[in-house]
Amino acid sequence: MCGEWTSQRYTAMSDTNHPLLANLNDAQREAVLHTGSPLLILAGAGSGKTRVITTRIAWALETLGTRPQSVAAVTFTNKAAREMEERITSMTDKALGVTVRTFHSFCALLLRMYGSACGINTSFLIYDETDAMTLLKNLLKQQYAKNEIKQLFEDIMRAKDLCIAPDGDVERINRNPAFAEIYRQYEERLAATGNLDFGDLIMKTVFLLREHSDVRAAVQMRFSTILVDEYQDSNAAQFILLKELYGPGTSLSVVGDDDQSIYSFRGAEISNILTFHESFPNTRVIRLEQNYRSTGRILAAASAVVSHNQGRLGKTLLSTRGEGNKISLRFVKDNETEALQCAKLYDENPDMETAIIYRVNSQSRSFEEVFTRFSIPFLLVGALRFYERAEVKDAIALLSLFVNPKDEIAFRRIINTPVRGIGEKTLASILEYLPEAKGDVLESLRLSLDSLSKRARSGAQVFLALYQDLAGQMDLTTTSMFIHEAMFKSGLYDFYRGQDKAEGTAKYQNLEELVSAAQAFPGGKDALATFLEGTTLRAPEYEEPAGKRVMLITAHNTKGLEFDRVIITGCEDGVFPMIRTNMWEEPDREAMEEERRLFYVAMTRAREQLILFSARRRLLFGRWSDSSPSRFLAEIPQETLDIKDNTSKPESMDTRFQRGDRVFHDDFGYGFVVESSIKEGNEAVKVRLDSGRTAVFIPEYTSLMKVEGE
DNA sequence: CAAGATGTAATTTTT
DNA sequence: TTACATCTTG
Repeated sequence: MCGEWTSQRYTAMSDTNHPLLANLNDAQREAVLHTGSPLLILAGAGSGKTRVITTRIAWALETLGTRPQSVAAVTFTNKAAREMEERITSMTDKALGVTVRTFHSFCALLLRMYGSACGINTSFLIYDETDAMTLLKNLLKQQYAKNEIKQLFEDIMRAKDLCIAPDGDVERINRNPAFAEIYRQYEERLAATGNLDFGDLIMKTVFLLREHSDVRAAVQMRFSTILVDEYQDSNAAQFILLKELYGPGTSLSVVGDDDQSIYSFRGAEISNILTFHESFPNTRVIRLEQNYRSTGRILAAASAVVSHNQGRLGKTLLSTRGEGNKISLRFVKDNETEALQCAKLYDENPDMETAIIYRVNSQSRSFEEVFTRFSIPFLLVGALRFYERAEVKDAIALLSLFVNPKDEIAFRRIINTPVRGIGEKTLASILEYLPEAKGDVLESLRLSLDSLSKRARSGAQVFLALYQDLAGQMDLTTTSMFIHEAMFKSGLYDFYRGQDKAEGTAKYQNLEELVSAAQAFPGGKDALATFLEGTTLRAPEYEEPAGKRVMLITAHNTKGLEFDRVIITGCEDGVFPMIRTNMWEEPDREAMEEERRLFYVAMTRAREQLILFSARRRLLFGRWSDSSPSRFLAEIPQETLDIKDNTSKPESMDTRFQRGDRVFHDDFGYGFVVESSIKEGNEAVKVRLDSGRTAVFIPEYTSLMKVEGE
């Protein structure tokens, strides 16, 4: 499968002494210098792919006379975009004006520039998945059950990933004849709000370029140098987009690694990279197989695992770094022990840069708990995203109405938060005036006033007054001040401050954080719109782990990152690989291969040390469930492993609790330990509670905690 | 209409 | 276990 793509001989090069080319290996240099035809860089993990792509841009700007305005570098994640921009800027002072964006935000840019040609309201806001789902729910909740709606929603999203409009080949996705109609209605409703969903950003851009040759020509002229990072994660729509962007004078280069394709659930198609050379004739393929990141053992283990996949080009990564230590594989009895051992690893070597990687966000909990208990500094990456928190979404909904008064979803969300006596019934009767109000929700509210009950009417009037008041201020102040005023006058500040202490404060602080997030924005409607686009399309930046914070992160989120020490947790079948619980479905080879690639990504993040944890049982939904070791563990060559099994030997004599210990139990409160012994492999602690009662606890199953010096 | 009570479903992964 | 949805009561 890989024979046709053997590395081509590298021919005479221009000035290899140029500082930009210094320290590049032959293949990297070749990739930087290639011109004239599409370029596919197949870059293995840790092979310096970002370095190559950024150097390529810097080289073009410095020596080929490429104008920065003509360069578009497209990535998949904000993190990657941010990093790329930084690196280009540090390489050349000619970088000002280069466009570095995610696919989605690049398309948003194009649609705002040229969208009016195809009737798109160019001051659209972007609905995230929740908003879009709400829209569909409102449309279907009478006729469909919740999980049916969910399925239909996924199908609509998938249609957009495939760039299929309602009048297109929708049978490919859902053969139910009702589907096309539902999809059409959804699009109609969405269009009525004047907003776009994630999928639209790509799909509508494709349609724009496809149907308006003048726009296409202008865009091709404008962005004549296009680079795509993480190309293996592109979906069908993004591939079609590239084809549309690719004109006679376009310099197109893409970088990717088929072994690191981990987004097929979002429509990513590995075939995009596997067949790139067929789609873009005369493609030059360059392979980067020299790994500069990981030790030999880590690389050998990761390569061995991923070699079990069938659908891949195949490559050999060469280590430049010597063997290194063996990979440590530790079996532990449960997820809490796993977390405790991670804490211990930290204590042994607190200065080593460390990431704790897990498959699903919910796994982070035990680490958060244990690390907090032991005062270990950690950074939790992307668990519940800032802009998806309820209070922040409320705030954003309110603000959205000032940019787009047709935003029905935002209106529904904020009209009765804080409570204004407008419930579901009232809301429905207000929205009946929507057609008459030409979609403007505030106008519709105004028109409905006379028909409302007294209580609802006064609430509505308060809201209208608030809106007018704030709208009058919009151009007079900065975005940040405007948001502050809006939070204050709408009562959102008080509403969230008033809630029960701890959580209320956190929510209030999040609102304040939103205010400071807008700091750099001047003021007025356009600035607010730009700020709001950022809230859906851009994750807020977290400070880099200043110093020695352990990073808690999902495997997906680690893409493009590297750490001295990597700890992969939950190496159990069902967890990693994650296996869908549908017993009746046949085991899905492709899904399993994607899990394996994800595991490969996680493994190859490690520079020095790789540690794998596999727990015998794990607390899921508040129930203990037994698990068996991940099948991927068996694919790692034995000679690279150092296995510690702490589960078979009884943790015998050393009981955690001793007579006289002060303890606390979640349900029963404080008490003193009377005695502690091992019974049937578990520690049994007899406690005399302060209430006077005596009870025996198995700390294994209950939350008995030692309380220090009281 | 709001607040409290009760019931139930849920865990992939991200723009 | 928790979060969220739906039902019940004031």
